[in-house]
Amino acid sequence: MSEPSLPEQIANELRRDILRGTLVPGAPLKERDRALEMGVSRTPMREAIRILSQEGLVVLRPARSPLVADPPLSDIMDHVIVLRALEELSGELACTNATEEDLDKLRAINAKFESEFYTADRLVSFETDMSFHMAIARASHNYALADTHRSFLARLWRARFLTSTRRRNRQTVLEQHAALLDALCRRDRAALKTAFDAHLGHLADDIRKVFEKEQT
Amino acid sequence: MSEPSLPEQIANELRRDILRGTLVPGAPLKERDRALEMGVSRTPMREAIRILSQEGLVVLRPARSPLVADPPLSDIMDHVIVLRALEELSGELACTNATEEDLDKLRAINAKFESEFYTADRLVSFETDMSFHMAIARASHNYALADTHRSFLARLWRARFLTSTRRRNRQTVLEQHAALLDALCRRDRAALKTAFDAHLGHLADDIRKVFEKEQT
DNA sequence: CAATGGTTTTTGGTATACCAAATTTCGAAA
DNA sequence: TTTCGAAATTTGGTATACCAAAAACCATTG
Repeated sequence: MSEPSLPEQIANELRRDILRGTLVPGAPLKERDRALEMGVSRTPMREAIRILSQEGLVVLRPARSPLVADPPLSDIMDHVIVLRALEELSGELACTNATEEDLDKLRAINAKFESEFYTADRLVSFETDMSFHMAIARASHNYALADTHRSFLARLWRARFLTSTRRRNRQTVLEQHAALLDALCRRDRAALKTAFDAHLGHLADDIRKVFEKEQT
Repeated sequence: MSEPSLPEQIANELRRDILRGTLVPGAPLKERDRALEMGVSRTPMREAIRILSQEGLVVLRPARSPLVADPPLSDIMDHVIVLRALEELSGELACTNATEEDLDKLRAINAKFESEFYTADRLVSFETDMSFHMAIARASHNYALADTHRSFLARLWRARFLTSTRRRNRQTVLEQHAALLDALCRRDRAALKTAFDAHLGHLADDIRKVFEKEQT
């Protein structure tokens, strides 16, 4: 098992801070201060910031401090649209390419998700949610697709995290995951597409609601 | 007009060398030597290499020299599959979102492509080809989509470049571009999807042929 | 008091120095 | 002659030093 590199570790830490809200959207990320604060030099800190920029969590400005990203609703919706296309393609390919091991893995993740539902804190449950979707993408056996899909999930991380506040949403997600898993096991392309549409339509609605509520 | 940053300039230069074949696939990119050679320090050279790795033109190995990428045929085909999905989505969105200016721009690029057809060298004609596809993606008015699309075009750059050798292919491309433009101007989703399928199916066939021929 | 211009400070970009891991080289032993 | 291992070298990773551009501050002036 290879340890993550120093820049990746730093990126992970910053990412958690951003998702948890310790670093608020719009705040500048002064690389010197952050580096000192975390006991590393500017070089790996710079690389970490590039990683997060690639994930859309921070925005770079030439010759200025990078900012914690604060994308407008329209941007997020654009991402959801692309994510839907990517997930539908994943599903289609997975219906023909998924092995039994792939399906077993999915079933295991889904079981974990269900068992965590009542106990785990949001971030943990949320990461299991993510890994479920990534496992479907990987079942397509198309690495380029899985990688791009992962990148879009990451970009929507914060928005999705915000929508996971309410228990009711998480209940719906539970049912939708079951529907996805069932359709894939039956290798039923049409049902899988329908399930993805429902899932992402629901996500889009939730995000819209959160944005409206935030408009205070 | 903002000048590209130093790392971007370096990345551009390296990219040309890779596409032109000056840097052959599989060759190591020693950052110290390259930096010295180009009269810059290692820091921006490192960043440039990260950019190219993000584009899939070089592969990073922990604690080892990065290599010029040499993807197997299956990898490239995976990329074509995703590119098709992205272009179809672009087309669909562009049919509703494209403005008249967008269409004018496309017409202009297409005219440029036609006029260059007999005169320009491969790389120039090729870049016009790329810009045509990127302009369609931008006409979707979905920035995330256009950006991802651009990234996939870049990853397929070398493979596409290799297929552009034969005049006959380029003739076909000319006709297919006309079909794409026509369908989009008529805002005919179905026709546009058909045209994209034909275009990318053709591309996949060509790449396969080039790989078979290279198998010497 | 507000506006302006110049000076100081802050901060990202680049170059360089240093370190540790990986590779290569080369000689000793079987 | 071949093989194995230790020393030397190469090379990516990290820390630091330096520079130029941007921002903040402040005094001067209308």
